[in-house]
Amino acid sequence: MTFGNYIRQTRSNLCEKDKKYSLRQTAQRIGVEPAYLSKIERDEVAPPSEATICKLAQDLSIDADVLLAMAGKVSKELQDIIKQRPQLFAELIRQLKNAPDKAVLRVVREIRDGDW
Amino acid sequence: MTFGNYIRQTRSNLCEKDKKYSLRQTAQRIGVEPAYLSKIERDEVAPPSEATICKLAQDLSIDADVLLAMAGKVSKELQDIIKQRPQLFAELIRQLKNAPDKAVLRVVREIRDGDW
DNA sequence: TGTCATGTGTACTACATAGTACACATAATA
DNA sequence: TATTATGTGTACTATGTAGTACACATGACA
Repeated sequence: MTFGNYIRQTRSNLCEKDKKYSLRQTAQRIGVEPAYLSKIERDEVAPPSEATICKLAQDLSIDADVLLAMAGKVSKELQDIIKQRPQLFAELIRQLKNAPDKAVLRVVREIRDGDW
Repeated sequence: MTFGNYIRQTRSNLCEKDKKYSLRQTAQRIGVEPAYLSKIERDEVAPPSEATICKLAQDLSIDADVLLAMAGKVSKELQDIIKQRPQLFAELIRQLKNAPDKAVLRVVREIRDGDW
């Protein structure tokens, strides 16, 4: 599933229940030209900027991290956290590269619930 | 310490022992014009591309992740790993944002040594 | 003392990013 | 049926990125 396809599908599903999710009205809310959103949804152009993706995610109730990933991006926010301690996070992420989801999830929980 | 300052300092230290670390020769090895490297070292321009930073890191024996961080970047490689599982990694990184180094290190070791 | 290497100033450039502006055909609706 | 809203085609643009090309002054050194 491409970025554009996913947006179009999500938006037009919402549009069936509520006309405010028409392409034009959605474009207006997120602050871009309708023609541009149209091109985005048909993958005629590359995905938009991080800021625009986040507005889109919020408007369509999509997880911003996931939508950014579909666009081939990682949020500046996460990048900033990594840059604070590049060696540590780089090693951690590489270690977890091939770990199963279960393992990563276990680490997340440990940290959340643990006595750090 | 800025990116440029750090490069200049590292390079000129090396240059004292070995003239092959002159600005011109270094520039040639990493594949850029001397004038450009000069501007980089004096922070007259923004840090170069990821590819050029990595060549610099290798040539000057600097940790690439650290050098990239000084340039305000996170490697595409790490970003790609995150994009594979955006929700999981986003949560993990945010959880660890305010954790002390010791805690992150403990997690790294646990994963490295553990039975994942 | 002539040559060679060094670092730097100035001017220019190719390509990518992230869009806008406007016209147009079609579909819905009052 | 006149109006309004909708999605899209075409053309254009501003800004940023990542450099190159060449000339020039200075210092080393053989």
